[in-house]
Amino acid sequence: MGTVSKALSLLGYFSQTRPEIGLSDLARLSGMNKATVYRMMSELVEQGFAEQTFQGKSYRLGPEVLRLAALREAAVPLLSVAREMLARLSEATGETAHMSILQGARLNALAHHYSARHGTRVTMEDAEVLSFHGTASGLAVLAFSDAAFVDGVLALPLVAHTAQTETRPEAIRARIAEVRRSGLAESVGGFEADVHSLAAPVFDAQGRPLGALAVAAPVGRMTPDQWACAAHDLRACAADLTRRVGGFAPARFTAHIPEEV
Amino acid sequence: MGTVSKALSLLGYFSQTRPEIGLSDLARLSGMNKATVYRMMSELVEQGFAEQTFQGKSYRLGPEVLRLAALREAAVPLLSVAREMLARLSEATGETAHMSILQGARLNALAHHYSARHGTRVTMEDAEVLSFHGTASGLAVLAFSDAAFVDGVLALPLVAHTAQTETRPEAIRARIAEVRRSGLAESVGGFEADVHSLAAPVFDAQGRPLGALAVAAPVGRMTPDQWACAAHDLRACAADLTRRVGGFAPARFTAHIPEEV
DNA sequence: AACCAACGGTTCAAATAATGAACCAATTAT
DNA sequence: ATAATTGGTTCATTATTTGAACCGTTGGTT
Repeated sequence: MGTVSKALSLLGYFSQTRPEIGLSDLARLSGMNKATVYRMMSELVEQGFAEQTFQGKSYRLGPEVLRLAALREAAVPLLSVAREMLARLSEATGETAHMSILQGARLNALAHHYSARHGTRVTMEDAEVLSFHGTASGLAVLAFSDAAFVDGVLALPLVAHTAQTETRPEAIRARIAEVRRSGLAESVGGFEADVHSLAAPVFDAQGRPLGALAVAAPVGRMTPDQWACAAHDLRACAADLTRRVGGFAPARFTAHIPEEV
Repeated sequence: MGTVSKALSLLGYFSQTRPEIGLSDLARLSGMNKATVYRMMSELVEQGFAEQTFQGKSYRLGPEVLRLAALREAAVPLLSVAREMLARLSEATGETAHMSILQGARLNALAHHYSARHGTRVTMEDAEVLSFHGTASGLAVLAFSDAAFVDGVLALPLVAHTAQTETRPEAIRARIAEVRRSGLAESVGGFEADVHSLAAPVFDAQGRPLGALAVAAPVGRMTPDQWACAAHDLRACAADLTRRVGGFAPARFTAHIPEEV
């Protein structure tokens, strides 16, 4: 791994639960030498990718990432298109809608939208890492990923997030096969207890899964009628989003797309 | 300059007008060797900071910047950055500093900071609604808003907060034009009697005014010297704040920004 | 008050990774 | 056909990164 990769990988240790990290912690987390981390962070600070909270205190992400994100948006307006779609989807279903994207081997929550229809709702955090086996979004992505990737994911230890989480690789493969048939993934309490989720994959310009669009409702509220309605809206929105980010669905998926949005 | 800085500086060549850049172009732009640029871009692609549009074609910014931007937003919300800046600005000027943000068609005071230098000072209330025509902040925002918005504001009845408040639409348009030239808005007793205010606009990621940063002093204390000092600090702080919330000043404004903070 | 551990930051010889001219193969323009 | 340009690769030379040990401070314990 080159120096640049090492430096950039340091930024990966920041998260919602850990927005600020001190030098020593960062050195421990990354397993790199303190002096090395110091120099790398100094360069990242210099370039605006990180900044220090108060003289000599811990590091956090810098303002430059905002500028780049705005530029990325301008070039590839995924986020803005996704937000629009999420608003539409959550208004249509009356439930929380969210979108996640595949980055390397991780599935990250990117954006979400709540509906005002009900007093209770499923809440989300952006930039949260979603598990492949425990979430509807994860299963939707796996179902249209290549076999090597699926093998890689299932070879890792599978965490049981709740009592309902399916952790047996073969059972997960069976569910993935079903997702491939239906074009829709489902998870009942697999990641958070009492949450019933439906998800559909979104594809990139190469026809590979880019991420997933999902609807999450409290278990009691997902009646058969509601299920059918959410499934339809989700399919339509996911297809539209794929189109609007310049992607296309692979042949084996195309059959599931409703004609009109 | 270290390798990491060099690699990150490559990302700086992407812009709205140039969202995609080929390898050779990037080498020319940066003045670095093609092989060097290639290796650096490969690492950036590997880390998700860049991606290639189509097999072997030009580079553009990658999806990882979106994730980092979401985290930065969560870790450092506008309010906390604004507070930091207000503290700096009021220490530097010895007067009250405040920040307001545009929410829909209203300009709301968001936060303020007093200086301990003088016994008397201008006092502020957060969440107070500021008038566009009567305050320096309002004029600063109007000056860089689109024409339709300005027309809308000036079509409404314009309240005379004090005897000094300018309420004639055409006179206000003239003042706005002046603000556009100077990059700085001024109000003497237009909202509160005996208050002399200076304000500078803060911009969002789309280059639209997000709100304004302002300094407010008792009229007698704003001598020409103090005025010049406050104007300089204000410009510098507003530019820095724009940067730190991920915004950028539109072209017609850029000339006013001081080089150093 | 003395102590200790942990912090961010710094140093410098040794080790490693970055560098760039030349070179491919494939397009694209002439 | 030909010439120029594209993205990508190679490898000996070189310059940068590396990390153990070392500061000066800070904050908590004894």
